[in-house]
Amino acid sequence: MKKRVEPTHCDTCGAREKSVFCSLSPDEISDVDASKSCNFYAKGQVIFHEGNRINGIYCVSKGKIKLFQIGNEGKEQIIRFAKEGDIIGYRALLSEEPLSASAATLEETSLCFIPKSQLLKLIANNPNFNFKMLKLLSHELGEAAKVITELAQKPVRERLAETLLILRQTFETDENQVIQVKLSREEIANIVGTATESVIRLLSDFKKEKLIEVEGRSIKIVNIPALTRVANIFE
Amino acid sequence: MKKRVEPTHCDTCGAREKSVFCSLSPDEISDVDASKSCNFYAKGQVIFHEGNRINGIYCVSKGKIKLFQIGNEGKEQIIRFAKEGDIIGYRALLSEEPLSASAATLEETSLCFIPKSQLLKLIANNPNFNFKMLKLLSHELGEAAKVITELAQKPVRERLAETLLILRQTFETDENQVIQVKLSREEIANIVGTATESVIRLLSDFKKEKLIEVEGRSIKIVNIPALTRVANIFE
DNA sequence: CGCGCGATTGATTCGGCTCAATAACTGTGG
DNA sequence: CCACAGTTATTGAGCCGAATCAATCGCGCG
Repeated sequence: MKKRVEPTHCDTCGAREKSVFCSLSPDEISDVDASKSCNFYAKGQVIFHEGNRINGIYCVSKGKIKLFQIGNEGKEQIIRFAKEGDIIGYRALLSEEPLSASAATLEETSLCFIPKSQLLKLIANNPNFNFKMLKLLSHELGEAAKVITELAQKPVRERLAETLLILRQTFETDENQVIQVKLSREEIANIVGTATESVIRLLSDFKKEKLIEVEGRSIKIVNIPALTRVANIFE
Repeated sequence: MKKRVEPTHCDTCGAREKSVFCSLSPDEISDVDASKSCNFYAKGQVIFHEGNRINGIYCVSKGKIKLFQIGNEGKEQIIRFAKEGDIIGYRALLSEEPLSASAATLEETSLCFIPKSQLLKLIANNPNFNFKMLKLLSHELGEAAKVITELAQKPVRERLAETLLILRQTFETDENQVIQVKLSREEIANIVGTATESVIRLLSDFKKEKLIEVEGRSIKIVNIPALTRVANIFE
């Protein structure tokens, strides 16, 4: 399933410009290049498991990933997504704690593994990169706080509406306005924090209300302002 | 209400050894000392407001603080607490975003304000301090993820039980095992993400079940293992 | 062509919220 | 030091959002 591939070179990697690595010097780039290893993952493969230790980070060169925790009834909670240019595993690495979440691919994905020593070297020697990491972490922390408040206070209907808008923003749309990620109803439920059936019913409501169009796992938002109103977003 | 006080010197501040500043050099300490300003806050005062910009961080030299967001029905959601030795405001500062939460004192509190320039200097010049910040942020991020999963999946009874255990761990107990923080029923509800009445009913249940003892705002956990079981915690 | 998983729909249940009324408590000023 | 006003806590009743349970459907694939 997982197989080593011809390593994509960072300097030709289309994902780099969007990543925390965008401002590395040529020397640093080739240093990273030399230390990393790249692998291909099929759809649905687990990259790492919650609770384990990790000794580096993964950079997504192509593909999409979900990060999730398993609650004690065995139910999955999706915490965040990663796509081209994003890194995963840095939280556990930097906190020196076990992984707080598992990661699995949502489609065919290419990942580069960058060892801890390499990351620490960049942090220590490149203030700009270091600051990018601080910024990334603190941004994520702010996002997490927002999610906490919404989970605690908003009804499912509003949360689902917002989730759709966030998915659209995160993964963008193709020429037909279809959100570029394919999730099962259950996975959507596991983002929103609700039951699969509730997602199904509400999606069908949104459809009736002409807010979205759905075809299998393809979702298109046809009335963004109205859906935003349903989501009850002000900020 | 807020009045400038004789600045506590960092090198005699009892809170320092527990803080991210614990390993600064004497020179760095006196540098921080020179740049900071200290203030006293009465109980219930707001330190900063969600949405504003901040130009430094606050270090708690004495007292207790709640950080919270206001949801769009005007309901408060408590995101975290800060006590002696903790810093607040660093998330917004480092992400260069507006404050994601407001902060208010839970009791009489002394705070030192450390300007942004000073913090950035420490980050740039003291790798050890820098690493402490990275570690702090990534630890917080892990905690936030845990909260998300629990909010999404656990019933109120379990969340309240866990909240009590966390409060005990965070604020410790006095010689009578009473948790050292005084919160209103409403504030507890705003941590758990539930209605005030639900907290009242469940606290009274826990009392009947001999898990806790309650007297006004004083809470004592009398059976930690049993309450832990109620909280349904495994990890 | 049938198996099996994911999606859908309906019926029912229930946790937890809201609303309302009362009680206890806190601080304040006379 | 007490009475009053304004919170905060408590308790009860009723309702509703959303979960669960059950059955069926649809399809992708071997």
